[in-house]
Amino acid sequence: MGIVSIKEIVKGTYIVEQGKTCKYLYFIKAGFIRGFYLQDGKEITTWFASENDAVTSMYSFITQKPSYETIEVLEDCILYEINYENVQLLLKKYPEFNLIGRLLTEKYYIKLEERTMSLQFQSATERYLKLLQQPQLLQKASLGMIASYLGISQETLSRIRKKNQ
Amino acid sequence: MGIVSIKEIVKGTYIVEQGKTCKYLYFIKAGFIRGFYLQDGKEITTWFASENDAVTSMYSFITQKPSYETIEVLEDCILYEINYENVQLLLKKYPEFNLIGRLLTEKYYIKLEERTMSLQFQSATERYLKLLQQPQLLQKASLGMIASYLGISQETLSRIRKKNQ
DNA sequence: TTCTCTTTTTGACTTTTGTCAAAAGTCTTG
DNA sequence: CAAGACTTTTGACAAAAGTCAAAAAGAGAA
Repeated sequence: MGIVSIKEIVKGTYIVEQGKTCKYLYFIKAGFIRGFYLQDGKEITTWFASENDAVTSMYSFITQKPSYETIEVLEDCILYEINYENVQLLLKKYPEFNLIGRLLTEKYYIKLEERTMSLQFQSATERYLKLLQQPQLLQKASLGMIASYLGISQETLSRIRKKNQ
Repeated sequence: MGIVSIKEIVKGTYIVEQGKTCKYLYFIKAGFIRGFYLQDGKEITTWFASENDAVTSMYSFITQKPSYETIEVLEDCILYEINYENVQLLLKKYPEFNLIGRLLTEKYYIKLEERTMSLQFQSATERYLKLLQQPQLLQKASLGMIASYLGISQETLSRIRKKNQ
């Protein structure tokens, strides 16, 4: 049927671009994705996502205004895709769907809150050590991406990494 | 009727306490409130809220697990209060209520995202200058609260403030 | 393998922010 | 008004992280 479509997306593709409005909500069946912003010409990664995660530019999708983040496929993906209009139709026709929307947003919120606290409370080293618990991320993302995700420079991350073996 | 009640709460009251499960969702009719965590014995403020804001310990209210934040009334408040069970009843009986839940969570999310980006991208000075755009906050919260909200020490904030008049 | 091109590491130095302790300023209340 | 309790500011120094530039290491392509 026509509401959800399946897409295979190759590494390097931007599925959402800064300045354009994000029209889709995705679910990752397989692959690896990141979101980033441009700040003074530098890419600042703000999240990573993999199998079974829902992905969109939350702000842009919710408000249907231009996105300030870009979403890039870092590893070939199989994605389920549903567009904004269809989501709205579903929500209108079946109000219970708001439950899913709410739970999804709540999940996103809690994930973001964790990261915010980590940025506010912890030193770069502490943030790095915490990240070590997700080794697949360390393999799939470059040092520069991880450094910006942690809110530090690449050089600092390199030094922290050396210090901790 | 019994679902929403109105409460007057005096300055200094904790309406949610760390370690206890948050049973209520509030709407601020008047007053000023903050949320904070304890980190190594220090209070780290993570948000402020005022008139027309919805307030709860998102994580604790959503999951009905113990809160890791405390919510303190900083200025006498008039609050609308609704408890968790009634929210759930409403959601069950009227699925459209999930819409409100979803919109509320989305609003919370976007607010948090703004703050997270600010912590990740900007220097302490930039964060302070941005905060100047909310002068009522500067009057109602102490320097220590604001400093922890910005993710810097009180001394650093004092020095930044001096530099910028 | 060898030659690029990109990513990561290292060095030297600077800037930002933190920490601790003391001084100065404010506010409240007897 | 004065005493005490906070809050804010200041000084001196330390630690954390950034910047710039160059070297080293790794990854692909011919």
